[in-house]
Amino acid sequence: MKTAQTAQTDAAQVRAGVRAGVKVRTKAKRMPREVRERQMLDAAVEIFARRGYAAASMDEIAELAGASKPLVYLYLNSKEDLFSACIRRESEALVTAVRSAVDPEASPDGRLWSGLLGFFAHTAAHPDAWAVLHCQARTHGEPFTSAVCAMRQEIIDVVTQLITATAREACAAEPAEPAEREISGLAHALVGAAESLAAWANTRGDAAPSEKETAATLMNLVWAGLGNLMNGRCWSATRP
Amino acid sequence: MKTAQTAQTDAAQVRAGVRAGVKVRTKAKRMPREVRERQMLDAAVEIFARRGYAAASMDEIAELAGASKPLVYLYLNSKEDLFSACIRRESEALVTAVRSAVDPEASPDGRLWSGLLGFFAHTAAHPDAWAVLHCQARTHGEPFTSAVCAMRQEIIDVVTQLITATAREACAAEPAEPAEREISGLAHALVGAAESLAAWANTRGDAAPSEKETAATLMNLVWAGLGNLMNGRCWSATRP
Amino acid sequence: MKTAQTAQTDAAQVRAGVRAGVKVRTKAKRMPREVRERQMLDAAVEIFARRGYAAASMDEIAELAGASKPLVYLYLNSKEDLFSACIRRESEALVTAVRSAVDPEASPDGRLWSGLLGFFAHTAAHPDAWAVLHCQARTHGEPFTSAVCAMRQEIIDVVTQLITATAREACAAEPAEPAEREISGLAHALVGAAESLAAWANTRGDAAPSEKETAATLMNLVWAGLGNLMNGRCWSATRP
Amino acid sequence: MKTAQTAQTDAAQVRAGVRAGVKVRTKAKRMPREVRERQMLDAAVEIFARRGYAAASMDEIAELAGASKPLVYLYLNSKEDLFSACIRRESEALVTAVRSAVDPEASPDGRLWSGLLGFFAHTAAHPDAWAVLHCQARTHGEPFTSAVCAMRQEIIDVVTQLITATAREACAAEPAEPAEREISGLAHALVGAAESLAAWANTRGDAAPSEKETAATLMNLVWAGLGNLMNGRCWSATRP
DNA sequence: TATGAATGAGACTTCATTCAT
DNA sequence: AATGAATGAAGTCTCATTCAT
Repeated sequence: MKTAQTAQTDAAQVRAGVRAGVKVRTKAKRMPREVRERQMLDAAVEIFARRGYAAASMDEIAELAGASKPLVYLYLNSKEDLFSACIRRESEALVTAVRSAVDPEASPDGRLWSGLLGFFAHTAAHPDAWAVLHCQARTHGEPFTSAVCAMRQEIIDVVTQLITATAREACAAEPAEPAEREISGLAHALVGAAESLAAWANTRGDAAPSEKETAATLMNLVWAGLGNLMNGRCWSATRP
Repeated sequence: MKTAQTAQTDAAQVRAGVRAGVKVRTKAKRMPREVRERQMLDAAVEIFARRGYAAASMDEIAELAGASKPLVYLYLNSKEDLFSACIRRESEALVTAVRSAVDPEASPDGRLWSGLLGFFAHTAAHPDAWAVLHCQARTHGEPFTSAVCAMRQEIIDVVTQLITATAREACAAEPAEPAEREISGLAHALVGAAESLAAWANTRGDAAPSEKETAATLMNLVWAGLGNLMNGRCWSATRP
Repeated sequence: MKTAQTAQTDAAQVRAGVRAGVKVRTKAKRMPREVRERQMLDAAVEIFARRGYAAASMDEIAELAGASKPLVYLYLNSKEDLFSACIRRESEALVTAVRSAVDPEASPDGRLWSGLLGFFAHTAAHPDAWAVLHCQARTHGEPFTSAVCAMRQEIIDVVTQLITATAREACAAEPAEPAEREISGLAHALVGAAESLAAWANTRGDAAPSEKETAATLMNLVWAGLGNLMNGRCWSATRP
Repeated sequence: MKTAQTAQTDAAQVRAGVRAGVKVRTKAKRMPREVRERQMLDAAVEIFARRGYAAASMDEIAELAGASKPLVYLYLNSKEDLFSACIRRESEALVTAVRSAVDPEASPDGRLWSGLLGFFAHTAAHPDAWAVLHCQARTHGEPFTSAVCAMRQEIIDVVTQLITATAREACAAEPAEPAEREISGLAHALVGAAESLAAWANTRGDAAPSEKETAATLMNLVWAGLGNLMNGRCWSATRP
């Protein structure tokens, strides 16, 4: 990643130079394909996030990547393929981030907490990537939707495990373990809430809450409910 | 809404006729501006939802509205203005629906419950409208962001009020009212959780939970947490 | 046809003006679709003939038609469709020309002669059309090849009838009528020879033979052979 | 030709290997220029025939030749030059084939017969080459027309000689030798008839006539006419 | 001898938008 | 109130061609 960052910086300098009209001789020509491709994906994620899939132009992406349009097509085939490649790369990065954030030594709620923290940290650190995954990829046709769904399912699986573990420990005495279906619903709700929160946090450029604050908000919202559920206590519409 | 529905139906008939090659004399020329405009907005919402703002074409919208393109421009000025008009109309409809769904006689959590039910009912009944408000409107640049933000905020406000009221009543004694920012976050989390749940419920064709069951799952998950929050009891990362 | 010719002339004047840099106000705007479409087809045939299908550019066609490119696409959809439309129009014109050139009152060879004359006259009068049908349309993929084949088959049918009639009359006494297969082969050979001759005549811009000369060449080549065949006299490879 | 065939086969193997994903070490680097060039021409002829000049891509040609694009340019300069080289090579091959097919001991019509057989055999054996010479080469602008005309002329010349010889001997007494122009026309007509016949024969999968039968049909059709022409006997439009 | 990296130019196509009736 | 005719601008994508190694 370091290399990519560096390269990106170079490209940015180059661009700035070009924009200013200075004929930069530093145009960083002839770099290995791997590096160029990374730059292109970086640029694409940024532009897709800023403009949306349809409004993003390959011209702009190429310029931001510091390469010519034909090169982008040579390496990435088409706008659709480029978008897919972005989704693939960013999905994997996100899933990896969440997985490796969970502290397996911690208590049940500690594990949930650390997972959430990882999720919010990653989305906060890569807001463009998150915008692409959350807002763009789901809106546009099949090749993309399914790619995102797969990633989402992976995350839901992780969360499901966390919740189940929590439940099992919370009431080890009398395991009023809820039906699998209910747990699945809870996981979906939790992930949806987290996604929405992450998007919300990202759009508050001025006073964005830290990832800890965001994670805490979510824990506060759901932790008690999860605990109750595991003990068989439910809210009922007719209760009051 | 009834009127809109009727108009929409008319338009559909017209379209069907046109597609079938039947030279419909019913192409309903010379209808009052008010009606035509409604048809146009109906069509626009549908197309914007289906294709996204950038990919939606004025041609398709005009055809779906059963009018000629110059007429669309005469009445609605530009694609941007058309989009704004869609957002305005649908935002108001949603806010109205939620407001009138809340039973003012009910207990605090009963009010939240009824408000959520109203929200889910409306968004489920008008998925295109919700798609435009939720997915499209927030993605696109300045002209819209501003046009939308006010309205989106209003929607969040309704939910926020429900939450706040719940809180205030729950601990009338010492109202440890959380910061507005936190409440806004909670509202977003709630909406995200609800959406995710709804989508999940829809994919379980065999044993899809009823709308009420889904809402109950959500209440179970968050109600206790909301109560705690209002009483100043928080989950803490360092607890265990 | 007269109208088309006139329109074409107008367009040519306009073009000349444009090319010369004179801002022609006569740009003949806003003419009925039918007329514009004809102009476009005229232009397309000319350009396709001059450059070949692949090398022809829609820009050039549009300019020659005196219209903007979007209009060409509005009326004719795509390069492929435009090409198909050219083929359809020119095929029909050619078949009609040949059919109506045959003098039904004439003697057998007179009928063949008049048909050939009609063919060569038409191809000489519309060299671009013939170039498109003969050279371009057959070289490029399916949609076109079959369209041309159908036309060719029609012409072959006409020729087959002519030959058959010739045969029947030539040896009414002892009808050594050749097998249907042989007649079919002869018709194909005759049509192929005519096509090749027409193309050859068209490319000799300087000293192109008249259609009568061309037709006579072909008659001279095949008439005696046809007569012999009808009387059962064959050339044999082993004869000498 | 044998060598070319071999080279072509090699290239095909290489390609197959590459396509199958097998990292062929046989990719035969560092082969003598002569061989490489032959492979390139083979590939070019194939692609030009399949796609047409304009639609053929240097990329595809290079890949099919098993070489890199810069190498193609190094050896053959440009697309135009490559095309010219193809034409040159294939023209010479065809002329040679026809020349050496003529049996100089045979009678006049026997020589025509053997020449035609040779021509048909070669064009049938090298359909791509013939397609390039016949369909592509004559359609495209100046650089080629000139490069081709000489060679095409040479081919026509061979046929012309056969016809002329036939004529001269047939009526050695009073050689009413027709104008050169007429002979050229006859040659074109012959070739056209032959092509059409060949195509027709190929489509009759069930009962396709043999190559000799086809040639005989053609001889039957034209031999008598040729004889007459050489003796000054013409068909006349006003005869009947 | 051979090639991976790179691009300027230009192709087809679509779109938001306007004019004249 | 309504529309058929028309277009400038911009988008995606491909291609022949060249550097630098």
